[in-house]
Amino acid sequence: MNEKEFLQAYDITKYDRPSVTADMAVFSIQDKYIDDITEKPDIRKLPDKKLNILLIKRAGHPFQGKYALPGGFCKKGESVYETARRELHEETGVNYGYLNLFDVFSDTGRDPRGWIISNGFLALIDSEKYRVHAGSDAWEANWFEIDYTCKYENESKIHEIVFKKREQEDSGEREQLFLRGIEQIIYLEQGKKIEWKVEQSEFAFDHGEIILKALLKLKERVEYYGDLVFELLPEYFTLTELQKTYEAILGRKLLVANFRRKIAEMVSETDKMVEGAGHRPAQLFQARKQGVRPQRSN
Amino acid sequence: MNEKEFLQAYDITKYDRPSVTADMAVFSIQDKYIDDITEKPDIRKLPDKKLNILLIKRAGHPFQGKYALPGGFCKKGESVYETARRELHEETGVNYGYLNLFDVFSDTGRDPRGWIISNGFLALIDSEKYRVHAGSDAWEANWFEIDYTCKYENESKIHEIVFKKREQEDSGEREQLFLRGIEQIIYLEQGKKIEWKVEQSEFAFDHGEIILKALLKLKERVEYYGDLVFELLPEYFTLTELQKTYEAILGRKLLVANFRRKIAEMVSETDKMVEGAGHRPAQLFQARKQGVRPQRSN
DNA sequence: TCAAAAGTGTTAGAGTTACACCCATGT
DNA sequence: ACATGGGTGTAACTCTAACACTTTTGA
Repeated sequence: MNEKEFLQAYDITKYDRPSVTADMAVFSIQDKYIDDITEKPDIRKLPDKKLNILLIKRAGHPFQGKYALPGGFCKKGESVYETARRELHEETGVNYGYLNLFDVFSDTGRDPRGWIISNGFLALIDSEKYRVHAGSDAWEANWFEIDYTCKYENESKIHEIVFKKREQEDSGEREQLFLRGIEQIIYLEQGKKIEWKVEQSEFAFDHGEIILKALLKLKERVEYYGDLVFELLPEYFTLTELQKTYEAILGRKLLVANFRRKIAEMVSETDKMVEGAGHRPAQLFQARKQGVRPQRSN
Repeated sequence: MNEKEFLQAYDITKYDRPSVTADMAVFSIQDKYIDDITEKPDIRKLPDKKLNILLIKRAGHPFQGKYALPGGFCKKGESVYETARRELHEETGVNYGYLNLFDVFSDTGRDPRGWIISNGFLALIDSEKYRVHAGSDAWEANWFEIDYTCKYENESKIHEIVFKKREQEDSGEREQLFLRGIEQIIYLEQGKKIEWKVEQSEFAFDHGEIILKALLKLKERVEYYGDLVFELLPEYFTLTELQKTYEAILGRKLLVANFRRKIAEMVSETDKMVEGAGHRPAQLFQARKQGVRPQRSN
């Protein structure tokens, strides 16, 4: 039997196969939402920035009414990356920008419909380019502002996230979701492993876990690839906007002088200026295009 | 229709589904193989270490006789991680140690048998624990010594790997495989993307590409998580062995004094010593067990 | 005796952190 | 005038690369 005959006789449908999806954690940076109406809107102060994630409220079964990540099933003839790109375009109107796999979720029982493996993607978009999904009424998409904290308790790491919905229609309380993850290193007889427990009752499927892993991966990648944040900003930006974007993701304040020295070689100045702010106008910058660089030697 | 009724009516088999595999890049560290028989084996000199990868020669179709990564199909009722763990055990006899997903390969046409998605895993084992697979005659497993080089040519990064087979039975030439990958950043109208071209005629499927990505991921992770190399070493090791392991992966020499200061807090000394070497005996160390640590603050 | 590995100390320079300071603009 | 962001200089401190040097063992 030669290879051609083998392939003709090969029947892939004889074996059990899973369904495969691409689910996307779509992040954007937006000005901090002002809760307190009584707060005076100081024209001089620049707003801080906040990390946001796009979540959909499920209209159909299963997990009707629960929040989930946008995503969908892989079709024959496309790679999982192409599935993610297609779904991102369908659901946000954006068909470019950073989109990258970060993990695969395949625990048995993670989807009540059956054997379904989810490919988790990290997507970064400039929120100004985002177009609200208009077509299907299968679901409703919303941006949620992220507050992330992390603390250490006897050898464990506890991650907590509060999601606050933006653009509340009625003037009532803002809708909020909570998520908590506990990370622990377990030493086995041979080697070690990291154990996760995620409390995520307000999310569909295991999407709470996927969201937490996505957020941690985002932080890790931003620290490693400094130029990733440009994907969250428009083409032209001020250095302060860039800094506030970093601060929103890393969760801590940075010193202006040091920050500027550090990112100096990653941006190029333009002759454009911001006008009409209540203070000295800032110069606009662009991400600097550069080729593949040698690895930092240590 | 409630959720229960929905799930009862739901027929997952109505949709096209792919087959899913877990393929593993199994790395180990071994003493450098001595090609030249005439070379005098200096009892006093410690051998350098080399990174090795486990490859199998395919006995059946498709790609009969070509080299491939060990791996297999996911079965219903197991996660892709469990598949990888099971396959690793079946093919190496090792059922612990570092095993982690690094990427997913799903390009259309990557497998002539049909729609097959491969989950690429990185596995690190102590080669002394490795047991040659005895059972099935479906394939033949071999360690290949890795020589990796990387150069820059007009805005592209060119990766080249030579694989040299260990334990050649006859006394002829050592069997060798070659692999070359070209990485380039393409600037699109909106954003940018990284383009890969991989020349890998000697490997089955797209396994050449998977091997290259695995090797680069290994280097990245070793630089990021300094304690990963312990997975490649036995429980007790000398600091020189540890250093030579780093050097084999990073591809450059390190200075002894600086290296020891750097890794000092990651190891704990034991009262064991190495005996019988042709020089001053070295103290044996262990990986230090420690909890989840705070992120380095910058 | 001596080659080779084991192991430690010291110095110069690079990089980082923190803070002080001046500039430009709109209210 | 002054609050606010824009923007720069510099000292103190930490980290790292490089090299010199001593110690210990087996051949």
